Amino acid sequence: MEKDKEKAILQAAEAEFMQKGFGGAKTTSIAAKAGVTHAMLHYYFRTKDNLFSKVFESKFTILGTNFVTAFSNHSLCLLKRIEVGIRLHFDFLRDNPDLPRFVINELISRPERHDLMKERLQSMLGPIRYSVEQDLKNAIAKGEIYSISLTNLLIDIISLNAFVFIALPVLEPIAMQEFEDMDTFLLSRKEENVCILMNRLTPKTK
Amino acid sequence: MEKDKEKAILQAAEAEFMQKGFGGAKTTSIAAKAGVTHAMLHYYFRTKDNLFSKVFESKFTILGTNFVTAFSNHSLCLLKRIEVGIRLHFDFLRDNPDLPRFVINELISRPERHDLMKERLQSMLGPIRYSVEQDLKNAIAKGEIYSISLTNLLIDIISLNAFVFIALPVLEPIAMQEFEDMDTFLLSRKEENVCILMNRLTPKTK
DNA sequence: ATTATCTATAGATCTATAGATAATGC
DNA sequence: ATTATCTATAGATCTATAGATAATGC
Repeated sequence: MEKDKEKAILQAAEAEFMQKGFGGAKTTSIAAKAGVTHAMLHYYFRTKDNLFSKVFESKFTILGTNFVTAFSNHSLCLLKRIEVGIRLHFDFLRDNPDLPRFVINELISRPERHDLMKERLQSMLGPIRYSVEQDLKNAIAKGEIYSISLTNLLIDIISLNAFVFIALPVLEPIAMQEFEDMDTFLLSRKEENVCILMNRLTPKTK
Repeated sequence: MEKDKEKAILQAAEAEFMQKGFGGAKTTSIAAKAGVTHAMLHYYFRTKDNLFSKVFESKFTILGTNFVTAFSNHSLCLLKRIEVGIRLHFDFLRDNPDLPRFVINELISRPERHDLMKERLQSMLGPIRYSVEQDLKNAIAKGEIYSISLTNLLIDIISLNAFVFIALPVLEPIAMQEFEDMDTFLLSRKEENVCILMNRLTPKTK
């Protein structure tokens, strides 16, 4: 009758896998959370691994495509594009705070997926990589941007934006000594990340 | 006869827990890796949880104290102390690349430990926090350092230094498009982290 | 006497499937 | 006829302990 049991299972699986990872998640618990018999889960998805794959691929793609689109506002100059991109990316992570930890952890604990994800990543980053690389080189040549490699620029951004959310529970006691609540802390982090990168990229001899 | 079976178990547990986390690690597999009967593990440590605690507390302390000492070279001015600290901290993480991921993940997946770790963290950071905070305020007042809160400064450093190692397998395909091997890539990251923070802290109007 | 070690197994948990029954679409 | 759903259970795995035996320190 209800074809949306499949969807219920998938949503429950999403929550359970994101929270506990592949190993920590239990199909029994997912079924219970979805309000269906345990056997139903296997009827629709055959194996735990299969169900996990569905969830993981989806999350991986969401994370990747959001990153690419955040920095794809081509009406702006590179520096401004980076500034806007950092803010968009940060806001996205604020709304999906355990996405990066989930993707990184599961990718690491399941090396058999490495090659597949490497391909996916290439096909997401590849198309924009060349054009951004050109823009970056031009801006550096013109003296608008201080010398930096594209790889290091990307990792600077991802490190600063993602780490806060990966380690949020650990950082909380440190942050709460200085900030009133999480919201103001995160707002401050966003501005800090913009600030630190703009200072990195804007040459002092200006 | 051999009292060092206890040590063998602990070392095997360390490797297994670091690699797979609490849930993924199996006491049977730890015992096998240590070359002892499975029953021996319980004889010495009673429970898996107990064994895990020993490993975790040790790792958490190592990570924390190294961070504090890296930035405690009091013969230097604050700016130079930060520069040296970033390098020391980065090198330490290079030698212990899965320490931060382990600590963060296990801390998050075991909330019952939160309060205890919060205390530990306070007692490690507490003593130096006040004096650094004063140094920072003074340097800012003198115009030697551009305005920044201590919390944001700490998180900038930790984000940039730790994230690379947390996500190393994921970053590899991105990095290898531009760098010859991991060693040169990591060397470049260390310099980038020093560079980006020095630029953040050194005012332009100088 | 106490401490260390081994074998064997209880008890819990979890994935997956078999096999029966109910619902649905032609 | 095919698809969806349920109950029951097989089979694998894992933690923990019981109980017997060997080694060690007085």
